[in-house]
Amino acid sequence: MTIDQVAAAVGVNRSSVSRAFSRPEMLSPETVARIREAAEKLGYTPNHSARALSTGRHGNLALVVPDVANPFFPPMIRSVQNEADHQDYCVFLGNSDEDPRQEEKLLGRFSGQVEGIVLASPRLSDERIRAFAEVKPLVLINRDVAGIPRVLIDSGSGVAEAVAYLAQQGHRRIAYVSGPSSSWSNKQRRAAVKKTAAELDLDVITMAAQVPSYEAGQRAVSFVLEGGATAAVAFDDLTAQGMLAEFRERGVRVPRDVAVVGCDDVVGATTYPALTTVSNRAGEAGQIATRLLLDIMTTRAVHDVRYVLETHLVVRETTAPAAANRRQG
Amino acid sequence: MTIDQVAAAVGVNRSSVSRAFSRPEMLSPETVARIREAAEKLGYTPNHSARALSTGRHGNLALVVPDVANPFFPPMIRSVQNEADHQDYCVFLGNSDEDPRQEEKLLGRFSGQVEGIVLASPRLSDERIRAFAEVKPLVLINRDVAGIPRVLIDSGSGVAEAVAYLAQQGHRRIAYVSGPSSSWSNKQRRAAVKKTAAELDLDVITMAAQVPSYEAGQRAVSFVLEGGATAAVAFDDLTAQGMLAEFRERGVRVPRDVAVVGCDDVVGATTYPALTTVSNRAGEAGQIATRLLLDIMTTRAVHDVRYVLETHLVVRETTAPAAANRRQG
DNA sequence: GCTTGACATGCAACCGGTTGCATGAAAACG
DNA sequence: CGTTTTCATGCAACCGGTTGCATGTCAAGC
Repeated sequence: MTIDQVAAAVGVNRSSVSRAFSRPEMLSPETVARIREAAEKLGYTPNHSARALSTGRHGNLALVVPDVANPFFPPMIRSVQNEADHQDYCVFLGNSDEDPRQEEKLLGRFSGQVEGIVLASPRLSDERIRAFAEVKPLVLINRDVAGIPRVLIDSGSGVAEAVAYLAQQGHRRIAYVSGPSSSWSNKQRRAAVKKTAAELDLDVITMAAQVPSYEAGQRAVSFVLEGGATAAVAFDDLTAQGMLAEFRERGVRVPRDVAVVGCDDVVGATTYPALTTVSNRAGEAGQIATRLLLDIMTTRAVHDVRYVLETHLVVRETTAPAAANRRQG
Repeated sequence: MTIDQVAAAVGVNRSSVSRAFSRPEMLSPETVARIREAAEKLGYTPNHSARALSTGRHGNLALVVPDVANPFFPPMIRSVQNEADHQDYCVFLGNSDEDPRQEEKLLGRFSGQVEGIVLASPRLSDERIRAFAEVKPLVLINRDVAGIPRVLIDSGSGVAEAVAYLAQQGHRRIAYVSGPSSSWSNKQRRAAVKKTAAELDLDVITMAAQVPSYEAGQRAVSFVLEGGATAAVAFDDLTAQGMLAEFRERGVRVPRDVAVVGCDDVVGATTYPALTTVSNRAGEAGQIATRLLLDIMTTRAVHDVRYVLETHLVVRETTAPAAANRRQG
């Protein structure tokens, strides 16, 4: 069902049918009604490709993430979708599998049929990112490239709060259980732990970098106990969850014997005890990035935005005063 | 950079440039090389819309799910993407928010620019689904509509195993905490509970349908306790997790006082106590559905496929013999 | 040596919309 | 009542590819 068939049915020119949908104010209300009615009856839908071809507008966005299945991203995906939906945009989702080449491939495939791109935690080099940003409006999440609009989640601020909170509760020696050494977030978090601890005159022991997982958390427990720490800050919630399980396994009570803090707040209050952690704000980041993108797309003006989302400590039940520990000794 | 500019640069007709990419065997190898070289140098990329307009092929698929953030779906999304990627397709992702109208809207938006659709756990009516399936190749996941290719995760088999296991452990009265009434999975699970219970001569109480969530699980606890059930089967893991928390809150011990079984195995062994649940196979379902779709798209033949993936009970620590309950009475 | 065929390339229509400009009729103006 | 303005609609070019058919060339076949 094409525009010409509708035009023929109504007895008007194709341009009138086109305008009945895209510029109804140009036509008499009566004609608009007649055309729309006929279109409705005939089941006419404007052809997306034809429209995109002549207008250059596709009505699509692309979102590329390293790993859909990582619980950090789904809330972000959701809010990007939601925001795009409000403006009638469709969203392509790409999963780069943490691989820069796959990321490049996806961006190439998408760029021909989208107005803008949200690129989350990219693995690509700065140069390549810049190259894509020159061709299409592009907003970064969790990557700091000067000149390209970016939304950064500063987990350091929340981790610093966590350390300060632990200090205030009387903990003098805390452990940081690292994530992957190549991770920007890990660097950020570890630095925040060390800096805050130094300021507050606390001892810090740091466990070697590892791929974050439930099992990694379990393995970290020995390190914490043997290191004599009374509190542990884990790279992420999954690691913290593994630690919780292993502490329980060994009869070490949390938070009475040892305090545990996670990071990213992806498990909510669903652990037992409910995990004290650092908020993630991934959903907000997605929302802000998308709004930024839509704004750039409409105004065509690229401002050098660097939007930083601070994170905060979310106190639940895996932290308690260190004083309690002394009872056991 | 258009095809004409490349043609002019090389001194050939636009059709030769077109063929250099889509039908190189029609041209002399030398011409193909010359054209490709020039195109490369000029940075020419075929215009996606123009190609789609004249060929009717977009190279896109759509995947619509009720809730991206529901941990059941990310593995499925991931495998659909992966499978699509192998055949150079881009994937639109839609989030229906469990709302049939939103689902309809998304399908309408997508259908103009995709070759096929994977529709997971749709909330739409059979008629609407059929209507869309008539227009575009469409494969369903977790919805059983005759005549439309579908991949079904038979959680019924696993749930039946669960009920049999509970019966074997001495439970005589069990509760089923429902999911959304429009959900095919919910119907299936509830039916499996009722059927197996009837066969084994158990009592069943069923809690009214609801949107599955942690909070819904918390609210379900009163129903279970007041209903006098000694075991509960929840619609999904998230609901079960909420129940676990609320039971703990009320001083009801799991599994000693009451047994809890989840469904979908999305939280693994990370709850406390580790949740007994039913395996999900969502990733496999996504992969199979996408292969089926791609197959239909290429062969243009719609076979009435009904692919069933059986599930199984995964016993962990939230189930125990009912005999333990008597001690408290 | 002339015909036939194979093969490489060009021509032009087509996909289905959008849009600047032209046209014609009715309304407003003097 | 004639002229100008306004407004609704039509015309035709254009977006950038694809593709059936026509054309021209050169080699093989008789």
